[in-house]
Amino acid sequence: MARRYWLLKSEPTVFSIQDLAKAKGQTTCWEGVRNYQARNLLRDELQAGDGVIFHHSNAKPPHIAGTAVVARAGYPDAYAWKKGHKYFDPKTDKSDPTWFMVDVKLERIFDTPLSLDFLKTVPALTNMMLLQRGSRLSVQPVTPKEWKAVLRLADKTS
DNA sequence: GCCAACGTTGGC
DNA sequence: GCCAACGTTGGC
Repeated sequence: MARRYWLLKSEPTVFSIQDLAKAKGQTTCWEGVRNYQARNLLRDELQAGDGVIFHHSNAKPPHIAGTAVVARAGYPDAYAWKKGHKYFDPKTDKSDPTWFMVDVKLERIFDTPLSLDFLKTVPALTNMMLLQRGSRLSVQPVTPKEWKAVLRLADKTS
């Protein structure tokens, strides 16, 4: 299957792309997704080798910070069973996991982050899910066209 | 800090 | 199964 592309959101105060750069093997598990739509993508769609756009949400300004690659496809999010943990979910059983995560590996930190305001001015990205009003999904599909456009912008502005 | 959007919960 | 209340996300 052709390589696919995704966008993952993270609040930089919680986990930033710089944190990813410092992580062991520049790889981390993407735990804590507790939304069914996003879960479905993590569980069923993201494959090792897929491209990831790393978005910093709740930043000033919010921006795309760089890219990563899916290092491991969906597997159960063990934090759901850690009692007292922020991501603990009493309703899910180990025999039938509700929540999934993937591993991502750093690919590139953009020299110049691409702010949302800037991205909104780019014609090729008009339909990008990230830029739609009320788009809260924390795991989003990205088209090859959008992926190329984002990389082109990153090269142009650096 | 505000609040629109939207997901989840729970009473009925 | 409806829907009001409530909680969360995340841009502004």
